[in-house]
Amino acid sequence: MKTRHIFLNYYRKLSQSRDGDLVTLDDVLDFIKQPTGRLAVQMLNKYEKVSNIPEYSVEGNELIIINENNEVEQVDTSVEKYELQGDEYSRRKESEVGYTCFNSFSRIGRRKGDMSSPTNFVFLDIDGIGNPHKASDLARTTREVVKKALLQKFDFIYSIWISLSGFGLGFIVKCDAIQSKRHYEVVYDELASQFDDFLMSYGLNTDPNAKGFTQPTLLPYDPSIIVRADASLYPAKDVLVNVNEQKGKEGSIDAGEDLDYSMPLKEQVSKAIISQKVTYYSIFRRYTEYPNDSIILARLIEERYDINEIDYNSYTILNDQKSDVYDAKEPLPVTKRMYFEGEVKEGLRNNMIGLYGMKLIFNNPFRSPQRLLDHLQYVNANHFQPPLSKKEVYNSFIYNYRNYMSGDLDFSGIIDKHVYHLFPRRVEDYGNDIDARKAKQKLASQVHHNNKKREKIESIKNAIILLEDTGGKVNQINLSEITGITRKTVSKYLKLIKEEKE
DNA sequence: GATACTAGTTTGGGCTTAAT
DNA sequence: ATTAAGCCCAAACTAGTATC
Repeated sequence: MKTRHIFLNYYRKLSQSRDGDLVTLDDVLDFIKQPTGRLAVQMLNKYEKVSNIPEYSVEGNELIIINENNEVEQVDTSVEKYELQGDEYSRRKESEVGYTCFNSFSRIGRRKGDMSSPTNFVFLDIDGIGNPHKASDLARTTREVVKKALLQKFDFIYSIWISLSGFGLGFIVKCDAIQSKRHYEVVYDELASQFDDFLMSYGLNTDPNAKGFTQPTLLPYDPSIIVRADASLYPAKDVLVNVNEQKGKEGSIDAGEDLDYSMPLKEQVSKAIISQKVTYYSIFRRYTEYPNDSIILARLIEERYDINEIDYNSYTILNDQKSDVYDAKEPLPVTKRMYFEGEVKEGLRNNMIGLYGMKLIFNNPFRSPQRLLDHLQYVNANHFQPPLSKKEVYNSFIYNYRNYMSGDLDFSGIIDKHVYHLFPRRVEDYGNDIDARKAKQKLASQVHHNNKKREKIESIKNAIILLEDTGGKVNQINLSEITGITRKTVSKYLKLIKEEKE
């Protein structure tokens, strides 16, 4: 599993696991001890790494670079037109957090609107430049220089930002005519070779791993992101002349059709920011003494922790694990899938305790390790016949926990994921019973929408608290604006919330 | 001015098959 | 093995109007 995938998973967990004792401020801060958290902190400028920096000097607006052939190159860096533009930028700036990019990766199945958005842009990535903000002046200047040089040379670059890894630049090329994955890949190759030729003089190159159409799942926080609303279109049509395309797909975009490149991106970004703000707010409003207004997770972590100080191997669990007497504690409210029934007999106990521990760790990143261990001990004491010693359970758990937190052990691939099937999956299991299939879809739809409903009610409740705390007026309009939910829906749920209170 | 109601339209998740 | 496209549904949305 790639780091960005883990990030997404954790990120979701953060917003999901907000019940009961799950998330405290300390838990959130513990978050950054984990690989995911380190990634987040990288986004917050806590890392330093410098590599592949060519020799260069700056004189006024002139940049002088000595490339690998020892040739001297001059670049004019006085480019006013790279100034930030547009309301999209201001929205991003306001958000102060990274946000997820709409994209098929984190989703299952088709989503209306997916088709037009990602295929209009090609996402590329340059790696190995150095630390985004806090690096040496050399790395920082080099990054800025590369950024400007790229913008100057390629007017079809739509946006540039500091990449997710933190050591490079990510950027978007605005294209025409791309209408399929195949198209995307062909255009990507062509663009990558152009960029690579250009980047060679800096000792840099594009990251071939970014070719996957599903890669740009996260756009990291970057206060200096550049969005060029007036970027030109890359004439992908020319590259695609001889590409055979799959035929007969209804709904695909005709090559050459005039597309609105800006709206889907803008709308999605705007939505994501709103929901994230509410989520972050509710976490801190509920679980910390931190006051109202928009406290940003990133900021808080930055203030409270220095990532470089953490020794991953010293992570200890303090409770006494030596006694074999189990002091009864409430088990965690685990999901059905994690719920333990029956007995585990000798021969399977050790495997089971290891696997179950891994699942616990993986699925509960925001619970304290102590709490997870308690639960594991509970399962051992109640379902293992005969129970393993507490010490054994502890050893197994702490080994996995430490190694996972330090990033040395990635067991995400071997544990099973949460996949629920409400009904038989295969269509032949239904035979000709169309009604049964319809019933299945109906129920799936209901389940889904009930979940959405819960989310929305939750977000309205949080918005109410926010308004109360900030002295704003609690009415449907304000609630609608904060949550991004329409007034109509706010109205509907407000009723339910009031009834619930009575 | 804020809220509620109505009817028609759009959206998005879960599931499938098709394509590569 | 992975991902796009197609279909189902109920919920969410839009816009217009009525009522408190």
